Amino acid sequence: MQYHRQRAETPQPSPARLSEGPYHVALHRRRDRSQMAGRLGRGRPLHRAAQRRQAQILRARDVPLPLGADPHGPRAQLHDGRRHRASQGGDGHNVLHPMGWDAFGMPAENAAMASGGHPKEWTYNNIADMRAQMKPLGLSIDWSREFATCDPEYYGQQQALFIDMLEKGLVYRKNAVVNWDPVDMTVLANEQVIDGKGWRSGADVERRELTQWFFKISEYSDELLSALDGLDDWPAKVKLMQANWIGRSRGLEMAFGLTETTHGHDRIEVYTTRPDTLLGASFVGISPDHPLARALEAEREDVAAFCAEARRGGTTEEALETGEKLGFDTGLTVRHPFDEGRALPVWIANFVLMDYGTGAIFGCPGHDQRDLDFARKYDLPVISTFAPAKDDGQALAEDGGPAYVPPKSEPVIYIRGFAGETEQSGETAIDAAIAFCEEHGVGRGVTRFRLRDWGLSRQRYWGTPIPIVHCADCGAVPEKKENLPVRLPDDVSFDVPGNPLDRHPTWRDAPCPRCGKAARRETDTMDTFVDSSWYFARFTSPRAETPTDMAEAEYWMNVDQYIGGIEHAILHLLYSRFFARAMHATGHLPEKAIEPFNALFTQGMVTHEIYQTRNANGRPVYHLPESVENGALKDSGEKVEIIPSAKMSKSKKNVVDPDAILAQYGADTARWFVLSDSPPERDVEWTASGAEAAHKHLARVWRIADEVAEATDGDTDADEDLLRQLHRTIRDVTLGLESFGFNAAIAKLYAFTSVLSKSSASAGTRRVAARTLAQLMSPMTPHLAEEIWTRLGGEGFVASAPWPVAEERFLVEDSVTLPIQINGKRRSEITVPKAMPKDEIEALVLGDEAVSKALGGAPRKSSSWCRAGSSMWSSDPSRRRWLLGALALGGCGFTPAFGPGGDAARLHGKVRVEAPATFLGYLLRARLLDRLGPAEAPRYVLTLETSEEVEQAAVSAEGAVLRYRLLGRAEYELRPLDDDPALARGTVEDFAGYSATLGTVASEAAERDARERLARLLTVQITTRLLAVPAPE
RNA sequence: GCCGGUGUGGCGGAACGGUAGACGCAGCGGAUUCAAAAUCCGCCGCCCACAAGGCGUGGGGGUUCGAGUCCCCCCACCGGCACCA
Repeated sequence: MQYHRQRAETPQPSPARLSEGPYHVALHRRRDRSQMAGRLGRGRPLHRAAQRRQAQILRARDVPLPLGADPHGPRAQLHDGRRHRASQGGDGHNVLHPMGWDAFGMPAENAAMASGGHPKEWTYNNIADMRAQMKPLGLSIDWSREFATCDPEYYGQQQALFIDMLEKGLVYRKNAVVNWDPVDMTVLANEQVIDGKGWRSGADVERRELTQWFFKISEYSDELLSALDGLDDWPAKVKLMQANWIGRSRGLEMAFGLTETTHGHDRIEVYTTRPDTLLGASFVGISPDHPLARALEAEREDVAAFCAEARRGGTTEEALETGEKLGFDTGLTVRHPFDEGRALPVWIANFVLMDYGTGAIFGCPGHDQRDLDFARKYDLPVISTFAPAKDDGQALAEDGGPAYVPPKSEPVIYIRGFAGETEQSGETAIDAAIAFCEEHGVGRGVTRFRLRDWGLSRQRYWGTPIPIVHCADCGAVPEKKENLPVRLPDDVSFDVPGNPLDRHPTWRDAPCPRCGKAARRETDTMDTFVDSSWYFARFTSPRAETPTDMAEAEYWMNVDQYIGGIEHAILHLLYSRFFARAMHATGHLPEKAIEPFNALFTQGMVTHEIYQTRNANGRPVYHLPESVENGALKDSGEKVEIIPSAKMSKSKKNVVDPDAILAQYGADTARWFVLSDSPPERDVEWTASGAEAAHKHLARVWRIADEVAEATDGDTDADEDLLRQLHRTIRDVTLGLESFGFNAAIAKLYAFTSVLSKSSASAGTRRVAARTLAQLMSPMTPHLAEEIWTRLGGEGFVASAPWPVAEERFLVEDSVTLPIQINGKRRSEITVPKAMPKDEIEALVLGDEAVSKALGGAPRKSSSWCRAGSSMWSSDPSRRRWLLGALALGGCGFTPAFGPGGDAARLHGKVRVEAPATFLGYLLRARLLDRLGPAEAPRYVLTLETSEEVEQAAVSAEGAVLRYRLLGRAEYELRPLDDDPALARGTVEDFAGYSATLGTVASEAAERDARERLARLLTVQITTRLLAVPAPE
């Protein structure tokens, strides 16, 4: 190891200690954000403050899959340790840092199918490997709580949970569609469907219905949505994604009556979020799995043929949205509720899914692009119900244009409205339409959620068996708890497709738990998301005989800091939030834990560039990084193609092997590099040169520390300077670590290392500095920090020493550097004593050569300068301050006409503004008041009249982007309050441009933006003119 | 297609709305060395260069005294889209 060679030059502790280290700390400390400020501000150590023993679990998600199955594992490890220490560092708290393995799932089955082994063996082998790789990383994990989700002790408790949830009514059965491979006769996961075909058989995948188990997560839709508000330490983007996913909407539930009763159906139920477009309905679409379609299918061959065709393809939303839209006219018709004469055809459509809503929709081609495409394809009528409030020259859908889908807040003109005003926004129209429909007995307004219930059944072996026995007499009966766990049989094979549990000779046989008669076990297993939805709770009492021990859960929950990839933003995190609530409802978690994760951080991944060659058939062959050198294969010398890094995957051989990293560089270097190179929420590209640089730097730090340890003299005059830099570094690094800004914090450490190496300060001061440096590095490089700490006489472990505190007296500056900006560009800078009066500074600035050059002899307006000065000088003295040159230039910049001391001070605060109640009028008034100040004692009144129009200015070459011009005009009149003759009156005009794309909905916002700009332009004109008015007195 | 995000030198990336490119890598120059490794010092956005200057944060517009940062439109890429986890 290179580490050894370099360090051998000076007497040092043994290399083994450096890489493995005695470092393990069970008791972590914590400081919280609120105390940060106090510590920095008053130089008071905060550790005393945290006396209360506070329970917390760190390290939660990314119970990594066995290595090879989940490429995120290594990164998660490298990250977590440092992160926890980084966010702790304080003192006095118990920290639980457990480790577990999310071990069920398809990768194990796939490996078994590929290699003929058994998933269990494969999984436990990988766990052993990964554990071995992880232990040297210095992560201070509590291994006594380790478990894998495929341990019967774990999944047995999960089965108990399932039974409790069933009894609480949170589990039920219903039909749902799955991807069906008709050749392999097996259910496929979405990822096994490639371009609509099965991954093994290549056969066209079909959608097929099966009876499956569901968790009633939708019962918590409202709760899961509204509780997002309380998650202050979650990223806003994750909360937004969850909110959109839950998707609360208000709409109308109604039925179209069939003109003739068919197969017992006299109506078709639909739900719509746009009941205001009801008169634009031109057809009714039902799912191929709709009961009516099913009934028709049974007796009509043409229907059956179409339904078979329509069921082709995957079940994902993406496949449905982007796939070809197919329809079949059943010949049936329904009556329009508000137009008895009109009969709408009933079509079976492949994009209507039975799982969503009622499995039926009404099509409104005028205002939905998908419906429009469908209508044009099958020559169905297109009826528009509303048109833009302002004619933009764009044809309506019924005249051959695109579907018109404005934002719901935009006012439009209803040409086929039936409730509310002619001109109104979609929002108000929807409310009016719902009210109207309810009044006339057509349906009712309901609030719905997009969130669907969670189908947990999987027709696979390697998962938690669903603890249900199907009895001919008693139906589906939960297994008795004393019979748990329902164990997976070991004697299974994967040589044929399908679920091994299904074809196991004896496993299915079980007595009915209720009546004792011979019955059959459920052969579906649980979604592995179930496993990962409650393991954090299990960590609080991993060996308990019940899912959790309430006292332990009460003690440890909640998870303070949860770390996971952004790819878990919706499903995993939402399911966990649901499970926490379900576990509370079933008595397995305290109420405080229904939001289990107090703070969430989304991290990136470690990536590596991919090395690829091509074989004789031109198919890519991938190579491991260690077999490549200088852009060519080490053994054959063949050139490799380098593909920029992508998500690590075993198949592309760009996986970074933690073993290799550790062997070559050691844990400290690996962690230092991963943290220093990019912000933690982003992916890290693993590069050998980057790791090398990290390694060199750590060696340098050691060298410096060693020199410092030996040093006996130095210049005490330089102490002050070094201490300044040190305390500045303490402040910056501490703040950086607090806010997950690791890479920036590490940059500061680099800088300080350089300062220290050049410092001529006294030996004692340098020792303190080096020791503190080590301490600041300790979250990233625990081993090295511990070595240096000990060598430089630190007491105990660096990990248990109080975190350093930046002392205010070393942070204050005597002088300050002021960049000088003229017209927004930096032209020069001066450094002045902090206490220098502004007049002197001004003189200095004006005397500056670069400044006078930039000013080019332009006359300076003293009033402007004054304003600039006063506004700047009142700001926080410790902050960098600016001289604003722009205001000083005659002819450019703006004149602060109505500011205090300005020419028009006579009007300031004395003008009442009266504007019409138009949007533009409102904006103008607000702008004018901004400039004139609120009229506390009005002496004048400014009356405005406004008008505006939109003009189409240009069309882009492709005709896709339209450019508009918003023309505005304002008439103003200023008169004294008690006097008739006007002091000033006139008209100002201007315009503001904006562009919008055809068929998109963004035009409203663009126009609003333009109107604001217009108001500003008009305001400037008006104020300029008012300025010219001679003083009335 | 829908939802969310990202876009800054050759590269990874810094920048409370205030000196764009901190820090690192690569590159270039120098010191040390018989030489090399290691180490140390310096330079390092682009254009024009003697300098002065000009241009620059995916593209187009806007707000602002001042925009990488805020607003609008567009483009590209990444994540998610309910059976990968």
